Amino acid sequence: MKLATWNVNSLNVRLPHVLDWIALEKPDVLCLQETKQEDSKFPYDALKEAGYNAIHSGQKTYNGVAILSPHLMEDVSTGIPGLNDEQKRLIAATIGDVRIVCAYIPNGQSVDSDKYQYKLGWLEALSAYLKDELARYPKLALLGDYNIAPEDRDVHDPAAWAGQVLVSEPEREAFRILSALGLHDSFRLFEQEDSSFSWWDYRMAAFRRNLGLRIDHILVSDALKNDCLRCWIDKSPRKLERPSDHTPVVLELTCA
DNA sequence: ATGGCTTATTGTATAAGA
Repeated sequence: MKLATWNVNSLNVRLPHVLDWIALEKPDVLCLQETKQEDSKFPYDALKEAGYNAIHSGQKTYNGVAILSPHLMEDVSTGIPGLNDEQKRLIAATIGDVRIVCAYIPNGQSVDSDKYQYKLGWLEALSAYLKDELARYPKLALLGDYNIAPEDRDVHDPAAWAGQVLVSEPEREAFRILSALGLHDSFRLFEQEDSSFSWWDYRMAAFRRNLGLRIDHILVSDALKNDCLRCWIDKSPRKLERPSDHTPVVLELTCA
């Protein structure tokens, strides 16, 4: 089983990249973030022609999450139960016996912003929700754009980023609380190259200079941990014309 | 040198991303 996550920064713009990528990689599950379109504009037909079913929770201009799979998706839910949130940031479905949760965690803008408080509250609600989900679905994967670089090795210049949004201690603590639920950062289950990142700023020739952050993650529950075979960041879509600023993270598992 | 780019919007500048 191959799972992937990709913040596409507008599916309207990036649909050709997504279609090419699924044709090449044939993932069993692809979670998308920042589709930035209403459900009525979502390209269900083009994906169906490519052999993929899709579920989407979107809105105009901002946010929007989707799960693509050639397999049957059951028990679809959107949003975090009990969290009053206008923003379309979470969608979940069961594929086989695996619960797939696709999340676009808020960016937070800056640590002195109201959006930062919203981010921390959202992460708290996410943890509470996942604690319940894990009790119901032992095999669970949380894929998405976390907007958190968990450790200094996930940051190109830790000194320059120290204390800033995406790396601040309360955000990293929220990430550790997710880990404490028994959700493992699958990328770190394996040996990886130094300076492995999933996002690079559009400015400053950041991709060419590898000035990036690792903020897109695939966390897996205890019951899936031993099934993990390989996890990697696929930088190839970041090299295309008009790329997303994020690139896919991919996890291969033994389970069907 | 605190910007640089990209996206969407009833836009010709602004907001947001990270």
